[in-house]
Amino acid sequence: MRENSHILFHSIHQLSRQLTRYLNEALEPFGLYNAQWSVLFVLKEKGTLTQKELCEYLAVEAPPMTRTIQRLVKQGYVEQQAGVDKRKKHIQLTAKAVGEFPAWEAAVLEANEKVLKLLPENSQEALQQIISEWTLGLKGGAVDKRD
Amino acid sequence: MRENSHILFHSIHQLSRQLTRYLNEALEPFGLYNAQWSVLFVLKEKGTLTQKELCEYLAVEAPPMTRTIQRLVKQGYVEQQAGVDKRKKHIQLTAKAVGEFPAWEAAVLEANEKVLKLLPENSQEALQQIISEWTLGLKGGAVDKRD
DNA sequence: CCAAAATAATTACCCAGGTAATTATTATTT
DNA sequence: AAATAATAATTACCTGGGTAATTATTTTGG
Repeated sequence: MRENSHILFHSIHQLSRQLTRYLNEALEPFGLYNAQWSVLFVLKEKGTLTQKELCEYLAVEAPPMTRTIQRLVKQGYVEQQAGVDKRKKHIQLTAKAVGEFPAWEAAVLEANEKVLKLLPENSQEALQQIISEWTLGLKGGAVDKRD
Repeated sequence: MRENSHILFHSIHQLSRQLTRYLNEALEPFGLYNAQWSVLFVLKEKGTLTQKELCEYLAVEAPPMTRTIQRLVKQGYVEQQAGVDKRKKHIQLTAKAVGEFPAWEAAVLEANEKVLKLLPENSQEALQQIISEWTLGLKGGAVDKRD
């Protein structure tokens, strides 16, 4: 009965791709990408985190996180320190990254503003709320895979 | 002033990934993937299309579309016919694909239903409308890259 | 009519995310 | 204490999307 679900899901997918594109454009001058920015942003807020914690926070699997972190290490924006538990690697921003962070953030916020201008403020709030609730339900495992 | 834009955009990205994962799960028994399904679905509705038209309809660049179509050809679900204009390739479903389509669609709809259950009906409509308007604005090129 | 511009599709090469299998280390169990 | 199980991260390999450059064909302009 709900054939329009195709359309809704496809719309969400396209919107997500388009937003990613804008973000990458904004980050391009700094040699950064979408996935790297999300890690830098979390580290700025949370301080030191293990890779596992980063994965959980960003809801990304371990392998792509390893790759993203390795790129950030190569660029000198992130440091890895072995913990007492030698399996864990603690990740934190370098001084260089802390120094450049404000410029990155300004560029990202400016790009976000431009895109958000096309969306009335009350729509933004509604959208955020609907998506948060939905994602919460999905994460909570309310979708039964059997049956 | 809108620091929460980070959160909104990230939420959309995660939601999109999660929905893609559910769709891929539903298609897995048929050896199909997300991107393939979107092409099959459009072809079922529209009949024969050129690759260019498929790209425009799905808002995907040409190279990934080439790849997706080549996989569908290999699986015997799609045929390519050179047109009068030899640059263009006309794509259509094979009889095999038409035959199996109902099973695919049933599986996808069932999966969609499960996910949509977590979202009240009025939220679905609101979501669809907000996203459609927004995407339209983005596509319309209202985002100025200069300045 | 022929050279130049435009177009459709492809190739090559990026980034991003996923699963399965592997490795090194730590925790548990017996 | 030694064997087994669990955990964090990595490696290998897949799909999916993007840009830049290339190829083949068709249109356009001089």
